[in-house]
Amino acid sequence: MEHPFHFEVLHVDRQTGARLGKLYTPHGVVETPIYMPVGTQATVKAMLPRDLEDVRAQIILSNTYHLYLRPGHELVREAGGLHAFMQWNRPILTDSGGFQVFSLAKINDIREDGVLFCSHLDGSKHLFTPEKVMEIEQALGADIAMCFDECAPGTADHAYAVRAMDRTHRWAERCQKAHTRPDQALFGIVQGCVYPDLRIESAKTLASMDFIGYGIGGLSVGEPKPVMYEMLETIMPYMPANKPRYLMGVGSPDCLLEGVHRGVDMFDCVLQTRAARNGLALTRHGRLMLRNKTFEHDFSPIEEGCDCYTCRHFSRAYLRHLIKADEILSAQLISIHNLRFSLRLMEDARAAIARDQFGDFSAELLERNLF
RNA sequence: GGAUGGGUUCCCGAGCGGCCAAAGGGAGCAGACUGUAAAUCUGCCGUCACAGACUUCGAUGGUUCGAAUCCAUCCCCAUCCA
Repeated sequence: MEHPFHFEVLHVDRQTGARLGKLYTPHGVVETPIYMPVGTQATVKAMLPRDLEDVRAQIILSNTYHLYLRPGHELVREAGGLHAFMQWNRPILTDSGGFQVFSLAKINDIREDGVLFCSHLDGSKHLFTPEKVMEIEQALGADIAMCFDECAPGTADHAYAVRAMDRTHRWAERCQKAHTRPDQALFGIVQGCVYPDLRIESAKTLASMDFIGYGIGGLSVGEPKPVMYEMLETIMPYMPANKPRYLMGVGSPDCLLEGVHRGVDMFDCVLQTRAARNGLALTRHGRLMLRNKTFEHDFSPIEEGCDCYTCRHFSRAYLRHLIKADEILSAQLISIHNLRFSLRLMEDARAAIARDQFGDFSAELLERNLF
């Protein structure tokens, strides 16, 4: 039987390292480069599955840590898996919870075995080991599962970064061993903080383990953007060319372009939906604080020419009114726009790569420097 | 006509001799947001020539070194009694 996962690079932009590809999963094909909306708690906030289809989302993210604590992975399994539970029949990727465990939960102990932490919900103690996380992710049943990694803080010194990286590698091996679901792909995660030598070592080590795809973690955690770009450039020569590369937690429109430029295939970011809930719209002419007074009498759409439902029907003045009146519709409408904006940016990026003009495409947008 | 309680900066509402340009909300204005504890958080919010000065707490007059705070009169408002 043919392997349910297959990634093919269709074309590499002649101007840059941008790749056009296709990732085949049990729930459909994902055209890359792609931006993945984030639905941490089995819902992309303020978006119906119908809305996600409308903005042409191809794959969405969900979160192991959050779903394990609530409602519990066993319940999701009982529901028939994440796809059935949340009524999303296209690809899903679950983050392992590594990020949450290290950034949010009160950590009691990081040890070789795993991480002992306290739930942010009720303070109860839990142990995440690679094996436990694999059990959870397999119960959730996403198309792609991420390895349980140690996401070291951006301020970590070299010695700490080495320890975290080595542990992440050992955990990756254990994840691989514990992962048995054939209809689910497991991605390894490259770590190494902001240290080029570690990033290279991490990329090499994971590459040798032959994962179906690779996450690039521990970036966009406070370090300057140029550092992140440098890290990408550093590791790319060591990343398997025939495997998808996923830059975790990134990003803003400019970071998406910079990432694609350097050969990243997949991205996820909460900015689009979180910003939307706070009244911020993303456009190719910069960010729009729709709450601001300047839009009071502005009856034009968020972005002229945008094909999203919101831009086809509503004005900035109306959205400003909804925001000021605290109406939840503002969150829905702006989320629709921000997601469609980001997905369309990637659609256009793919088209530009196909024409071997991604460099020009990206440079022109970045020149505006308004993201 | 009588009794009582009130009138505070855009609104509500604390303050009841100095530490008060005046707590706290709200509204308003602006900013932040990158593997989502975020429909959240932060700042500003009397005026100006702005490390200082000036004008505010119904009105006017007074007491006091000093008043939004005490006294007098007046004007409004609310409730109750006639």
